Amino acid sequence: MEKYLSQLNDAQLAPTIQVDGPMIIIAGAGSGKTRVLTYRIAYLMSKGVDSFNILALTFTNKAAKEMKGRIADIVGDSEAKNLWMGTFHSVFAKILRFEGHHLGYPSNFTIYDTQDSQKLMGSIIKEMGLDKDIYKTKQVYSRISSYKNSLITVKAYFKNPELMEADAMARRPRIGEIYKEYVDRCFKAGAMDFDDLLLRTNELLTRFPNVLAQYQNKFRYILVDEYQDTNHSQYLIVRALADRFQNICVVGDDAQSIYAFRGANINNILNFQKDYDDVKMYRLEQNYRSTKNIVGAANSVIEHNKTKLDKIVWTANDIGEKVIVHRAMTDGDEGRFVASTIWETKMNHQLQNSDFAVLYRTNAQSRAIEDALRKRDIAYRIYGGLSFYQRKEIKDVTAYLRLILNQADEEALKRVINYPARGIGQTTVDRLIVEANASNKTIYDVIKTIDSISININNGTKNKLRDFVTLIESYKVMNQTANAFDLAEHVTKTSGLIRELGKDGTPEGITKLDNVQELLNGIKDFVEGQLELADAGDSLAEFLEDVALATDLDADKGDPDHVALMTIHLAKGLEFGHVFIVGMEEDLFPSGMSMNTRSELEEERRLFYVALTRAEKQAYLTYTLSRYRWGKLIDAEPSRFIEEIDDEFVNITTPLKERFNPMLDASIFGDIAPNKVRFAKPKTAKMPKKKTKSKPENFEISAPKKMVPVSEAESDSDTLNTKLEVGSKVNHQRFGRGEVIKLEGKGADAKAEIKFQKGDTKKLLLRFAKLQIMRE
DNA sequence: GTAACGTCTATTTTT
DNA sequence: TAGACGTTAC
Repeated sequence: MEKYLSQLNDAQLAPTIQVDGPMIIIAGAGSGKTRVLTYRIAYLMSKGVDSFNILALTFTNKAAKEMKGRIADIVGDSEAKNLWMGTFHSVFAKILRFEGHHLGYPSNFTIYDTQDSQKLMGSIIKEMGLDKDIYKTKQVYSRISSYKNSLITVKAYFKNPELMEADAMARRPRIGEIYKEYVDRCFKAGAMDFDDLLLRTNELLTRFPNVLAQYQNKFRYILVDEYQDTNHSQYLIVRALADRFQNICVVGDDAQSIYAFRGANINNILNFQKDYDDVKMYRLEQNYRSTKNIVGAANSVIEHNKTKLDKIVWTANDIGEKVIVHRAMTDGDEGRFVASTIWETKMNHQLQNSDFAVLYRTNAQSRAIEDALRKRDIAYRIYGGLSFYQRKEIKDVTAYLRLILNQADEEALKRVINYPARGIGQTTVDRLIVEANASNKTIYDVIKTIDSISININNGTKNKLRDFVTLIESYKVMNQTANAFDLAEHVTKTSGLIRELGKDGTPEGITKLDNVQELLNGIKDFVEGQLELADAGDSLAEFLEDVALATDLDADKGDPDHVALMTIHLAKGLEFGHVFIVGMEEDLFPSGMSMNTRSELEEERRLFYVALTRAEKQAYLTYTLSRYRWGKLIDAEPSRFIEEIDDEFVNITTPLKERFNPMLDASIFGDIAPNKVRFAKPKTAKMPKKKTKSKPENFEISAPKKMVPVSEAESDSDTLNTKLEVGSKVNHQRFGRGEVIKLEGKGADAKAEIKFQKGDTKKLLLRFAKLQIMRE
């Protein structure tokens, strides 16, 4: 242990070796908090604390896994295994499996993911005959989710006139009824959604003091990572559990609180000292990750926030390169800049793809980056987005498995009852639901007893329903003896699912088939992994729980040497040598939906802070003058956040003249010179002139001139000084070859209607369309 | 009941 | 632009 403690600086050592009492560690970005947390847990154990008595809560599965691995390296595998370490959701799901019966839940309850929850809400809204344009599923979902995270139950809701009034004012007076029906239906389905895992835990600990006492006694030492991102529900759970021994250690950074939209309450960390007596506060302020320039830039940004704890992050690292700000014409250009810069930097400095990351505000931005990287043959991987387990074909398989374990699972049943098609249509399902609601039975039970009730379903369909039940029952029998892998394989084959996917010969169809195979492999791995565990329980149930709470971040497969593409949210906690933050534009970052209030804007700013502090050596900020959004090209202006960085830390480069691809000559633009057209629109953010001259000798990486993407440089020569007229044959980057059939507009508004060989005719704004004129 | 087609609309972040 | 959803024809 001494060996490990000697690796810590004084600030890190103090919290590591404080064994008892409440404590808060404010950990700046890159200050080694994971090390403190892992060493502290190891230290506790070395001081005689039983590993069974330690609970460590993290924000992601990945963080938990990593931490557990690092602790295992110190104290050994067998001891580390006894630790309770995981996300709030996974830890309390586990506890609810044991204790849920107090609340009337079966131990095999299903976990509804967001998709399931929203589908159920959608059908409730429909069943109630409400206008789906007023009661938008997503909005209703987030409203109800936020109630749950604030511990406002259905009962509490109806006791609170203010809430009801607020919903009525928002033209949605019946939210309460939807809420009630949704909760009832989940309960009847033996299902908990994500929020229930926390809400029901709270209910359990409040209503059953002996259960609370039992877990208080068990978890004598509690550690919470990323405390700034806990919501009210999580806060109460932690408080309840820590109440008896008060050995609670929370770690976080208020400057990195970026989940308020999901109910995270930054006050949890700001007010921690008021919650317990004698709180010891520690600060980790030395950054080991980034250069002075990056730390300085990040600090100067976060200075603009009013709500924050005092903290001075500093670093002893090299000064490094300044943050480079690059302007691109369009999102396509932006992508090419990223790709060519990665390519050149790799060459010049012998780096790997994995030294680079591209971070963006919204998932939709990944496409342009992907295209550019693909053109340059740079391996990349997209993190997040639609996770593997949320894909349709995967959810279809897991829905069968869920139904085998829990026939009450309404969403699983609705998913598979007619997939693959077996002649049980929507009308029949609707009638079954009506009957189920009326007789307070599950849909599955209604089908099972279809002969003994009067229901408007014809005999042919009744037979099909009987067959379906027989199928599921046969799977249930198999599940009693077979392992999860054999069962899953059997299900995919005999349900017709594989056959259905096989029919489709398209590349997408083949991918789907591959995905199902990958899922089966995953189950196999899981089952084999479990065989090694002495106390392995029901492998199918445990696999499904993993799946329900899994994210793509967890499995890192494929070629490890890839450029990482992800949202900034996902990047929290990660680090990369060179980081591109793209789409630094008003309305995009900060998001147009999050700049109405100070607190929203401050959260966006913290998000930018998180993004910047991911970089170790070099950060690039890019913005465009126009970008495709909603399928349209729209004007953009630089993000205010760029200006907020102190001048001394940034280098604002302006793209070289050649990059502006004049495309077409003055005849199209009227008498305005092409370059002027580009700059015609005044930009509100003023970029100090002095910074525009770049200082090549200061660049470790290549000067901008070298960054002109090859493809563009080539196309320029073809398009320069060429007149475009009706009948001209042109080539468009994305649409391919075509012929101009009409010209209209002048100057910046000049448009051309082009009939493309692929068949469609499009009207393009010449200012932006990258047209190449073909010489006959 | 099914499948193909057409229309509409949303794009903020996710355990 | 693309996915979700509804409508229409079989």
